[in-house]
Amino acid sequence: MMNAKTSTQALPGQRQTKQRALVYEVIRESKGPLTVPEIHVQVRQTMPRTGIATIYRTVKLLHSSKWIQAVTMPDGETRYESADLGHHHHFQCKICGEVLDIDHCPMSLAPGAELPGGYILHEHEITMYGICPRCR
Amino acid sequence: MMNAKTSTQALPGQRQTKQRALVYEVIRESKGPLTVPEIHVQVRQTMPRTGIATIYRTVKLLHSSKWIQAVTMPDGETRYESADLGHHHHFQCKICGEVLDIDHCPMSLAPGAELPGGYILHEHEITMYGICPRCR
DNA sequence: CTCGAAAATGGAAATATTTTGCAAAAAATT
DNA sequence: AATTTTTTGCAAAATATTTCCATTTTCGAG
Repeated sequence: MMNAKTSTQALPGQRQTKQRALVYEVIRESKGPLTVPEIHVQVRQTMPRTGIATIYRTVKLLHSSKWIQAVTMPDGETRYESADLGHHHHFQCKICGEVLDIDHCPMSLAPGAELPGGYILHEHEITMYGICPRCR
Repeated sequence: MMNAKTSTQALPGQRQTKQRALVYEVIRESKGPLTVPEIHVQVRQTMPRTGIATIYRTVKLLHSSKWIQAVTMPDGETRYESADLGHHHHFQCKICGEVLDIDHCPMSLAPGAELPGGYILHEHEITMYGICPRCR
């Protein structure tokens, strides 16, 4: 199944480059949101001369063009993931630090619910912490 | 009404200093969570020679001693607020941007639960977004 | 297909933020 | 008040991100 943003489509910006296509591909194929250094490591496995500045520039471009979205972790770390994912949450392993997507939503309140004090709920984000199978 | 962490009580760490007492007082008396530079500005109004390193060190000490807690804003900014609250979550108004504590926990999974993939849940943090009564 | 203009890249330098080293000052102990 | 130990202020170092610029790459015109 193809949608409007497969890697064969034009990337945002003036020129289509191998670095931009690869940055977007790495983010798309990740099991969870990635930091800029993590993207850099993966991109260099294919294009070893890629500089960190290119990752920063490309991530900013993809983000401002809505191809990817930023996820700020509660510890302040910024991670990026594809913008066309469905509703999901994040789990971070307290030992290895890896972050991955959790499709199951453990939220007991529905959108539109009224919280004590008269607050109307629209969206929510949940970050879970624990131990991944590899670290057990 | 006095609780265990009024400014007359001992502060965490080895020595009780004027700088530490003042940092904690500034955070306690703020109407909202503060950044390190904001705390620095306020502390220097009383103790002008206070260095930014002392604010970073003191905030880290107060935080690791659980006297204050960190709140990461959606843009990645880290702010600190007094921490004499129990388990709670955060609600941010999408119109005015105000962030406030929500005592009700809408989490349907208990600590120790196993998520699909073999991940063991320990803690969680929930940020809710919606509209506050004032903005309706 | 080749050329040339414009944009992107890599690497380094510049910025910005947070942490650390250390001599002097302050706090607790005697 | 003297001694010991911790903390502070300042500067330097470590980190993280952005900008600069010469070279390389993209891509459209011919």
